[in-house]
Amino acid sequence: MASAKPPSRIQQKNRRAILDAALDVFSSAGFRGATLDQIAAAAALSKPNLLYYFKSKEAIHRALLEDLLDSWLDPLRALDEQGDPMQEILGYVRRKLEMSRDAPRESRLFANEVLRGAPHIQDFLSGELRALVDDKAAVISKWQADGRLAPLDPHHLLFSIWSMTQHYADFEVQVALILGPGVDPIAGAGRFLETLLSRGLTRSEPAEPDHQL
Amino acid sequence: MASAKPPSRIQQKNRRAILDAALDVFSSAGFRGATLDQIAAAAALSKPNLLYYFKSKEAIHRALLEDLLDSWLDPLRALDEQGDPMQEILGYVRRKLEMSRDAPRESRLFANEVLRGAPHIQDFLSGELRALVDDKAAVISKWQADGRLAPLDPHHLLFSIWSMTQHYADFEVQVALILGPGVDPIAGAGRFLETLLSRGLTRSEPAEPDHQL
DNA sequence: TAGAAATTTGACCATTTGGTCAGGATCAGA
DNA sequence: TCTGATCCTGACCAAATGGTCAAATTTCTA
Repeated sequence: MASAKPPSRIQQKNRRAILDAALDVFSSAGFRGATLDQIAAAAALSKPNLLYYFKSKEAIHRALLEDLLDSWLDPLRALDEQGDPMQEILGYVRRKLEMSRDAPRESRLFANEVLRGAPHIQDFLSGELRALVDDKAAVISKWQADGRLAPLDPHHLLFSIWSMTQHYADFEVQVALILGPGVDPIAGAGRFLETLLSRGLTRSEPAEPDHQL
Repeated sequence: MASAKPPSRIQQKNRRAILDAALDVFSSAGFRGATLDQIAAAAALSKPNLLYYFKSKEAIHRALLEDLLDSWLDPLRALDEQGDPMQEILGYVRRKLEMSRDAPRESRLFANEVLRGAPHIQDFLSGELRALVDDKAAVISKWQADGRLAPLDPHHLLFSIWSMTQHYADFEVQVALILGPGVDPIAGAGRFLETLLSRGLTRSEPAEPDHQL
């Protein structure tokens, strides 16, 4: 069942080029808006040659999405029940924000997909993602029950983190036009989010004046 | 220059039907993904008849976007410098959230457009929107300087409000799949956002114990 | 209710687009 | 360097799609 042969040098180079080009095109034009010609041009290959490496437009898109989903959950997986609640959540926010900075195209690919009603990733959303979310929501609930975090619906907390961080990738153009040139949106966002969330998540009456730093 | 005649009854009914159908289709398929046939079918009209009312696919899309932009800024415009800072901001959040509940298709249309790089609304973003944002950001800054609100970058505060509220429209499918059936996402979001933001925006040391309610 | 104006339609067209295919070029290993 | 496998291309195709148009039908108004 496993692929019989290891991919050749050329195979590897061209598949990589195609996926990179396709990520460009799909993320900025959507599945339907992207054309094989555009992808081929961006990958510096002929269209028939594209289809030598991938059976169809669908197949390219699927490969891209699979690659993405593979790593999409990593930042949340890293949220550690054993760690300090506030640091864990702020760390998660930081990782998500870094993802928006380093992989904005992937974020837009995902946004495109969900906007369309998630036709290709419904199973992922209601399966893997939901399970992980429920799991981590339980962790957060526990932290709250232990009085280590302000009580706030954990699911909505996760939604808010997703939306606030992904916003800088998905709405990059809008953010740039509003902040103007010469401003680093992500840096500002990092400071803003840390402040907002550390305030929002701190219990009102500090149970114990433990660690101030 | 003004349109010579008032639109006839049929004119009015069909244009409305077309725009409504087109909003459905464009918002869930994107501009490129939408076809005139789909829109025509959804509007219960023939394709040539569509084009009797609108010169082109572009024209339908443009009309839709213009209608939307017209009201898109209303919630922020209503933010009143004279009001109570916290109440004004929470009121803005509430209005944006209501918009996500009552007009999710419009939100997705907008999201689609910005995701694509805002090809049709760049002027709007860098003009009207930016001006309004800068204006309201100044109001918020003033509130903060007066010690009536915690110091938090006003631009990023607005971004975070946009993203957190619009998320419930743009990522509706994902939210629904995670929360499961029988849960009202918007209601929960309202409670969550009010709590998070009222905590996050309250000054650390209450300057004066004025109005508790 | 006759006739003009507005509305609707079927048939049609040009272009774009995803995809195929036979054959040619290139590469790797013996 | 020979040969089989891999890689690549030009030419082509069918379907989808945005759009046109002349003619038919319906609606409005005098």
